[in-house]
This record gives sequence, C-alpha cells and structure tokens, in this order.
Amino acid sequence: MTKFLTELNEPQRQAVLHGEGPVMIIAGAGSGKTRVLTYRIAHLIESGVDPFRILSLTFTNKASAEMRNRIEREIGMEARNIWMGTFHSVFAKILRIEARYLGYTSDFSIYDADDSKSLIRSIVKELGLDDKLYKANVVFNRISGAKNRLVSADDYLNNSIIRADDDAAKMPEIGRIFKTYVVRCFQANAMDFDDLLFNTNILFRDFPEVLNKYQQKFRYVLVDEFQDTNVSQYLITRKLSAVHQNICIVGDDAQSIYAFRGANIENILNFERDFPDVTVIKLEQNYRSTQTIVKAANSIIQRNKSQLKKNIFTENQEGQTIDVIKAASDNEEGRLIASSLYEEKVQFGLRNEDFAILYRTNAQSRSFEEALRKQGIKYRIVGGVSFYQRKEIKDLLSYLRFTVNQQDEEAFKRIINLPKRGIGDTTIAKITVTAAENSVPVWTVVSNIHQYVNGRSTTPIDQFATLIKSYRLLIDQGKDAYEVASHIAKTSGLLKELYEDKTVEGLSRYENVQELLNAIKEFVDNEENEEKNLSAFLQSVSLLTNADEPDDDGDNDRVTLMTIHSAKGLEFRNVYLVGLEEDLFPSQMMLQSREDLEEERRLFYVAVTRAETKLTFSYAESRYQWGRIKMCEPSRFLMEVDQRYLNLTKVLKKKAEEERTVTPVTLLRSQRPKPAAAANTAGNKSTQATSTVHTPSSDFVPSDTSFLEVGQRVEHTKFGFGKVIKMDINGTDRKAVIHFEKAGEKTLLLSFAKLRILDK
DNA sequence: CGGCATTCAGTTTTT
DNA sequence: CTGAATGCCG
Repeated sequence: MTKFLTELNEPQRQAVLHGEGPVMIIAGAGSGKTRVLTYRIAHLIESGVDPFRILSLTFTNKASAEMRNRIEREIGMEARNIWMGTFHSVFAKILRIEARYLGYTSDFSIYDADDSKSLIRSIVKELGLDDKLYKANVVFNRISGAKNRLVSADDYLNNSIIRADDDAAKMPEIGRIFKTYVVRCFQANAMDFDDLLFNTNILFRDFPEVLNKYQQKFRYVLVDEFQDTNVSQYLITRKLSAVHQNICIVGDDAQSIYAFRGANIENILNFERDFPDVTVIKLEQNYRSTQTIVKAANSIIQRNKSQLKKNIFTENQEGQTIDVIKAASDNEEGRLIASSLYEEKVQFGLRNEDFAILYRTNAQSRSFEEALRKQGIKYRIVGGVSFYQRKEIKDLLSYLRFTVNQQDEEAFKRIINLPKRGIGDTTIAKITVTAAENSVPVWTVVSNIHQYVNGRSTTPIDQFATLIKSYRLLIDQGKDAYEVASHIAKTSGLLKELYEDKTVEGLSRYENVQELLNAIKEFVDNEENEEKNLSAFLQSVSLLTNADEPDDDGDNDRVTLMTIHSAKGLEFRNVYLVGLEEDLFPSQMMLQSREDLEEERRLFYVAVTRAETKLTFSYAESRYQWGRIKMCEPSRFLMEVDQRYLNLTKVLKKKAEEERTVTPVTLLRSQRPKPAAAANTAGNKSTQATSTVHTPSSDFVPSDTSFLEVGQRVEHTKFGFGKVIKMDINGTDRKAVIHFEKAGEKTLLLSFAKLRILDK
C-alpha cells in the first residue's frame, strides 16, 4: 500500500488518502488523474471498505473498464465487485431492478437516438404537423435538452418562457409532441438515453424508500469527468451521497466539451454550494507533455473568460516546437501526414501505437485512411458508424428486442415487414395509430388483429404474431440468449435474405450478422455474466458505443484515428491535430455565441494536451465535400496559439514545391470583399484587382462558404478572371482546369489559395 | 402493396 | 456524393 505513495506528489497523495467527507479534485490535463482515482479506490478497499459499497461513475465504458483493470492489478479480484460504469449503464441497471415502481417491467427496451427520432417522425405525422418545420433532429434535441434539465413534458407545456421560445422559433407544438412522445415511450415499455437519468431522478424523488436503500448501500461515490455531467446526473449523485457525504468528484473545467449534451460547468460551482465543507485539491503538475506543449496549451486556454484559476506547469523537458503543415487539399493533407508519420517512426524507432491522428468530425478520416493504407501503415479507427448502428444488426436486434419486449413499437416497425410479408406502410400506420388511440401496446393490436381491423388480409399479421409467440416460448422455456437469437436469425428469414445477396455489401452484411451471433455466444460463454438470457444480453448491448468495439484482431500496434471527443482521457507520444480550418474547427455550427466558441477552444485544448512529446498541426486549403471543392482558411486557433511555439518550416517547404499559387506563410487572414462588392466585380476587368488585405484574425468576418464548381467564375490574384472548365474530382487529388482570360490559356490549378470565387 | 424513379437534405461532437 | 424519403405505376 505505502509502496505507491512514494510515487505521488503532495496533492496527489492528499487526494488518495482523503478520508470521509466531500472532496473535489481539480485535475489538469496529464496530472495523473486516473492514477489518483485508481489508488484512491484501492486504498479504500485495503482499509476495509466493502467493494460493493463503492460506486464509481465514468463517462465511457472504456474508461471504466480501464480503471477496473488497473484497480484489479493493485488489489486483485475484489475489484470485480465495485459498482463501476457509465452513468447510463449503472442507472439502467438500477432501473431494471426497480422498474415496477415506475410502471415499467424489467424487460424495458432502450431506444437509441434513431429509435427516438423515428418515433418523433411518426408523432409529427400523426398530429398532422409539417415535418419540414418539425424536423426530428430539432425536436429531439429540444426534448433531450428539457429532460437533461429535469423538465418533464408537463413542466414544458406549463412553462411560459419555453413556450415563448418555441413560438419564436415557429414551433409552438413541440410541447405536444414531447407529451405524446413520453406517453408512447411508456406504452412501448421503452426508455431513451435521457430517460435513464430522468427516470432515476423520478424514482429517487417519488420513492424515498428506494432512494434510502441506495443511499445506505453506496458509502462512497466517485465521479470522474465531473465537468461533463448535466444537471440530471449531478442531482442523482448528490442525492445518493446525501447520507454518507462521501462524494469525490474529479474534473477539469478546461476540458468540459459536452455542453451541447447538457453538461454544465456550473455543476462545479453548485458542488461547492451544496457541500460547503468540501475539500478542494488541485492537481496542477503535468507529467505527460513537454514544456512547449503545456505552454502552448496554456496560451490557448487562457483566452477563455470562464475558467477556474489554476496554474498548470510541468518539469518535463522543453521539447520540440509544434510543426505546422499546410496542404493544398484534404487528400494532400492525408499524404503529408502519412509520410511525416512514417519519417518520424523510422527516425525515432517508434511504433504505430505511439501515434494518433485527431480530427473534429468523423467524416475527415477518409483521406488519412487512404494515405496510411498506401504507406502500408496499420491504423484503427475509433468511432464512425458503429457496428450496432448498421441496418442488418439493428434489424436482428429489433427481432430480439420485440421478442423480449412486445410493447416495443420501434422494434415492431422495423421487423413487421422484414422480410417482406405483404404488410405495407398503410397497415403499419393503422396498427400503431390504433394502438395509440386505444392506449394499448402494439402487441395487443397485432395479436388480436381481428378485433381491431375488420376484413381484408389479416393473415400475414396473424402469421407474424404466431412467429413471435413461438420465439417468446423459447425465452419462457429458459433458453439462453444464443439459442434464442440463432434460432430467430435462421427462422425469421433475415439470414436467408442476406445469404442470397451475393453482392460485396450483401456478403459483408451476412458476416456482420454472424459476428453479432458470435458476440452473443461469447456473452453466454462468459463466466462473469450471471444472467445468460436474451434480456440480459440486450441490456448489455444497448449502451455500448462505437468507442467500445473490440479490436478486430490481436494486432494492437496501430495508429489511432479518432475525433477529439473520443480522445479525451487518452495520451499519445505523437499527436497530429488535423483539419485546422475555420468553420470546420471551430465548427461553423458552434459559432453562435461566446460560450460556444469557448467550448470549441476547450476542445482544441483537449486535443493539444493529448500529446506527450511531439505535436503537429495541419490544415488544407481546399476540401472535398458533397462532390464539390470547398475553399478553406486556416483556423483562428492556429493564430491564437502563442506563435513562439509554432514551427512553420513545413509550411515553407511546401511553398517551394507549390510554385505559383502560394499564400504568404504568415498566419494572417485575408479579408474577403463583401458579397455585394464581389457581384460588381464579376466579369468587369476594369474593376481593381483583388485586394488581399491582411488583417489579424480578430478582425475576421466569417464569410459565406464558398464552393468551386464547373462554370464558376473566379478571380486569381495572378492570372486574373477565369472560368472553371473542368474538375477532376475522382482522381487521387482534386484538380481544376480553369480558363483565365488574362493569361489567355488553360491553367491547371492545384492550389486555390489565391483564388476568389465570384458570384454567378 | 412493392418496385422503381426522382427529389431532397445532410455532416459536429456522444451516452 | 450518398442515403432517406416521396411519388408514381403496375
């Protein structure tokens, strides 16, 4: 026990050894937070606390698995018994146990975002509202936001401020949709992600005996990544620790990047108010990164107005400056990064797993995949389209879900006519509407179809009902998840349909379904799982996320490609932070307010602080999007970093290769002429040439997104006016052939930095 | 009802 | 460009 205490610095030791009472640990990036949490839990258990009475909440399954492993290494198998997991998984578990209090059964389904949106779409249609106006995405976000603030549908309808807001957005009926949505979820015996937290709050609010049970049970509550909790989550933890007062929260306000999901930095402030005798410990020494990286990171984050005061420092070496790579296109960016990575690997004898490529959006992975594959560098993508989101997987899972929970309307809608059995949209709508009108689950209508729909061809529906009943029987006979699932896959016709599809995609879909069946087999064979039934499997699977997928083979020496969001909590020797272009990062959609910009800046901070030894930035001047080329400007964040820590040599080197169409290297932004002025210039040679006024970034006025396409009139600072006559967008790189009037000849342009797009 | 053609919107990040 | 949603016809 004492052995690891010597490895710790003073505040770390204090955090580990802190006994009873609330404690808040403000842990800067790279300050050994996970180690402190691990040791703290190990210490608690070694000093006699029953692992069953420790609740440890994290944000990702990965983080919790990681911590469990590390604790196991310290104290052995007892670690298994700690209540440890994500908020969603832990409270889903509790809700299963206590489901009857809320009128649910323990077999309730969990709706993912797709299910929720699909339900919202049906409701909008049923209420006769305009689906152009009430977009599923928007409505879903409103509802989700409300639930995360613990605003129920009734509260929503009664709140004049919210209603005024909706009226202003010309969507006065959102409250009604919300209300209907809640009723329908309940009838379907289903909860969405937000309900898992919302309903836990309801459970603890309305049933004090249940709350008391868990308050007594959990003597110690620990919350990691506290800066990312929303109100709903905070209230749960506050209630749970109200008796013992042993709550330990760990977080870093500078790394709060989930405000879009309802995370609330104010929770940290609320915490000090709600637990006045809290001990605050700050971990400020960074053990991860070089001086340069830490200082660069500080220079970024200090621009944010809202932040807790702390001083992150390191005693590590100074290290290299941050390379900046400029590429003409997203494909070139891929190639430059791949070759830089290769050089670095050879020069320093590194392994693939020492590298990470981080980007803002999942869609950016493509060019890096291509380039790495060409270089023969193995990589792994975290995120993207999740295995469990694939159509064929969701289809089989829907069969399983519906067999377990026959009230599950969304699962029903997926499978009722799959494979085709002659039941069309009209019939399906009739069934769901009838169910809603009579306030009964869909299954009641389906299994008694003659009572509800008279006349024609109800036979396919009867057959479907019989089929499901036969599946249900297997569960009631006590068959395990694998037995039931493989029987369903074989007899439902799903597998057969895929098997007969001999296209490449069809083959891979077939394999995917087999893979799911394998996963179920593994689940059943796993000794650690007490329950082997289908319900237990579905429960475990519904909260998995794309970051939790197993590595496909044993080869872990791979470069990691992922979004910055998924990189939180991780560290790599070398980090490439790519796609540093205005509107992409910071995201255009984020630039509504100062708070939004600050969140993007924290995201940038998170990315930078993932790097241990070497950091490289890159950006592209043009990007392929929706079959067109989009011009890009360097991100304002590149200019916000203290320039002393940047190394622009790579940019300069590129300049030599790139010949005639090169932008100045200085990280200044060229101001775009106002659209009105641009219209006048079009086709008028006598107008003065493009004035590229260089101004500091703070003066930057966001321009309209500009696109290049065939027929587009353009102006180049050197070649004058021109017109795009051909675009090669299928090759490895995008090229545009442009006819310039002044030059009198066709010119192949690879770089578009000095090209101005004129209005049509 | 099912199949085919056409239109249209969409890419922020994740539990 | 792609995938989803809509519309039309047999």
